[in-house]
Amino acid sequence: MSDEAGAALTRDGTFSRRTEVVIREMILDGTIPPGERLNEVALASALGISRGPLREAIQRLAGEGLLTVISHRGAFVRTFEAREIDELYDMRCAYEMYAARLICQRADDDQLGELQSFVTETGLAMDDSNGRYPPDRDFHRRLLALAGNATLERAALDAQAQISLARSMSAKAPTRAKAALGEHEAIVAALRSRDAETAVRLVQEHLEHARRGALAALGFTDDPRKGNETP
Amino acid sequence: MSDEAGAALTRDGTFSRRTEVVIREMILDGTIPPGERLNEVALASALGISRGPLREAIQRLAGEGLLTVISHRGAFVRTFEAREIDELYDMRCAYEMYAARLICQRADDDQLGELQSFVTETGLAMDDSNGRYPPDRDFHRRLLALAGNATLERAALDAQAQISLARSMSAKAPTRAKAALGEHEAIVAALRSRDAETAVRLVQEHLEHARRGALAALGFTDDPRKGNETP
DNA sequence: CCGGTTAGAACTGTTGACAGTTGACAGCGG
DNA sequence: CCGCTGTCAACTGTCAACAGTTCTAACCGG
Repeated sequence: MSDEAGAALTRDGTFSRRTEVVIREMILDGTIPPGERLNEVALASALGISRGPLREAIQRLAGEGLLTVISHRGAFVRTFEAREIDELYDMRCAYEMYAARLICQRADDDQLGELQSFVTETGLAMDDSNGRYPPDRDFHRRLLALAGNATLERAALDAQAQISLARSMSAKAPTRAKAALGEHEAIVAALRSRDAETAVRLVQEHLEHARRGALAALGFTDDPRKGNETP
Repeated sequence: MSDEAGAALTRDGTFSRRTEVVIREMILDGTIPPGERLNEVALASALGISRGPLREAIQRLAGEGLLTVISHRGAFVRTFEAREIDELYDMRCAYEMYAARLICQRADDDQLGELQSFVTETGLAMDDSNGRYPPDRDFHRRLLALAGNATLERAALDAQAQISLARSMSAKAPTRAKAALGEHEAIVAALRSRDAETAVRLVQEHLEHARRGALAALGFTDDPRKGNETP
């Protein structure tokens, strides 16, 4: 039983880096749910390594905002308060609004055409599977890629991952599908006409809707800017 | 000689965290210049600890963008290409432009009054010391603090630190002092009149000037968006 | 029955040693 | 003189064990 999960890290590279990838996936998959502690000896032996490389991976994942490390108590899959989720949506706004500006300046028409195609295709697919809209995440990923700034892209994807983790604290399905799709189309239209100010405004509004949806789905009913909830 | 630098970490907390703070300061102080490798055994013994906690600190600092870790070759104080510096200024733009929006919505008049006071005071101090304008960094720090978003603030300060490290690769003094001061005043004026769009535009222009100044001071003469330089 | 106390178990923080890789340099062949 | 190769030292990656802290729960007094 010592290589049950260990089989996942039989590739090349250092144990530490492979472990980082494996644990990140376990967190985002929900294999290790938010709030759960990572038992170092148990996890290390499950992965077939020792605690040294495991701890280094933990440090990196903590820096990414996926783990919370408390001295002498361990590493926990991160949980989020309403305030923190709100702040993460601010981050996404900052990133993607600026990305929209960059795209209007830099992206060529072909790239924007591909983005357009992606949106229309996912729209058609959505009509089939009726309801669910998982491609939302992909749309934002593609959007960020078009900005041509790798640093910005990585930071934004990190924020996206944290929000994804936060949403996994609730099982509620949001299904803002149809509305989101329409907003995506509007954003692409603004980008293609190189109307930066409109694109920025539309991105902001879109993420504002997503923010409200996420906070509602997580049971954070009201303004997270002052009080905490769930009494 | 085993506790020369070790005296710096005689406080409480874990070795790993204290080491992280010490090394961060050594990097930003210029004690360890960009490009230099951190010899683990030498640094550990200089700090009076073993390699384990040191390596954990290194992982965190790498996540902050202050170190570059290469497998089997070591951890190096990060160096920056023109492209990366350009991307970091994009990050600052994204952060501070959005911060300006938040401030217009959230900050109260007292806070903005204090920011105004800070700018006028530093302006007077600058007339004395004639030329240098170190409070630029502090202005941006205060600005970010007023946005009321701790996550955004930390991310922006990280980007600021990376830019500071990048600038330490060159000894050239920029001294955009007078112009920067004027731009700060204009930004504060826009914030106080709650004119978000103007504030955002002024922040962008201010950082665009800073970007050009930084790239020029580092000898990156032209557009970093395509070619690399220093042949 | 309940709160506080106190051993003991479990776990994290740290260490020193071992193993595998990288980089440098001397020696050799051309 | 130059390039290649093989050896060796230095260093990073990893491990297993020790030390100190936190959590658990049994125990005791009220």
